[in-house]
Amino acid sequence: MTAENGRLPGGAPYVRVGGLEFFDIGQTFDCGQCFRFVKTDENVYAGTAFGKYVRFVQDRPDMLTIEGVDRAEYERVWKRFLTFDTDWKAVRADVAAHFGDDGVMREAMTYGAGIRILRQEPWETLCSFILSQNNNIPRIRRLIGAFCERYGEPIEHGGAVDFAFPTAEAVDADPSGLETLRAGYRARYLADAAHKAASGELDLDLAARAPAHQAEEMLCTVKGVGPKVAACVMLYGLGRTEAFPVDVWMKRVLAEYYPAGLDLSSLGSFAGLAQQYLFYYERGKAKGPAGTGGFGTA
DNA sequence: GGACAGGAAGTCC
DNA sequence: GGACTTCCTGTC
Repeated sequence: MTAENGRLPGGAPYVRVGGLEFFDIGQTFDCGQCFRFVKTDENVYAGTAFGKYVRFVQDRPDMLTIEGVDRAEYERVWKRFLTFDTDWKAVRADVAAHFGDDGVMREAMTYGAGIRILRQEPWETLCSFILSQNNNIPRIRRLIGAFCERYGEPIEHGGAVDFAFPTAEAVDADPSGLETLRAGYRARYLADAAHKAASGELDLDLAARAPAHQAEEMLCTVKGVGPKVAACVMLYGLGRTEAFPVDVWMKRVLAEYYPAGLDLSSLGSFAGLAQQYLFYYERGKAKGPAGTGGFGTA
């Protein structure tokens, strides 16, 4: 993999990464793991993470340009976020090995070949998946947007304003503001999460290093966090790729394709990626004809 | 047109 | 196992 950097016409820094395999920006940002990046154009996604507004442009299947970011910041933050520090071919081989000649997984791995499991911020992931319960993706996005606008720091970019994801402290200092979000019963869950995170009662960095069952226990001390939300936080926010969230879609998949049962504890270190392939495959079929027009299978 | 049931990356009691 | 906030969709 290669990376070069420079300046855009307007003066903003960029980093251009080449030699990518198994990366499709559309599949990665629209597979339901991440709610704050919006598609602004074909193969272009923009949004705020780590307190920074950035734009991702995949102009070629093997190439991604990250705008608004210099080389040092890429190496420190975005490389890890995008999992460009990971040998994805080897990861996929591990998943394939755990599924043997399973035809469903083979199809799902082809269908969503460009999906990467992003490494997002733990606290943001916790709040996002608390809000996701019993909810649909467009509304989840809106709720998170309203949450950021209410509590987050404004981030200016090219004359427009986005908002950083709020800190737990900011929310805990004024939890009454949560009532304005129209998040329903989930508002008090967020308040509890903010209080526990701000007070140190919940230490997400510690959870990231703890054994899986302990991490799950720690996360489940937050009201509104059960096994499914905990697994999502572990998978998307704590870098625990072995976590396998089971939601209504996954129950559907398991019943439909694995009527004899699938031992979720035997799927290896990247079970969570297998879960994401199946999830994306099933969702895609529900939405209509397969094929995203993306770069995944390139 | 507008009412209404059903459902949405679940969890609580 | 029913209730839960809010919102959106499909149906009549």
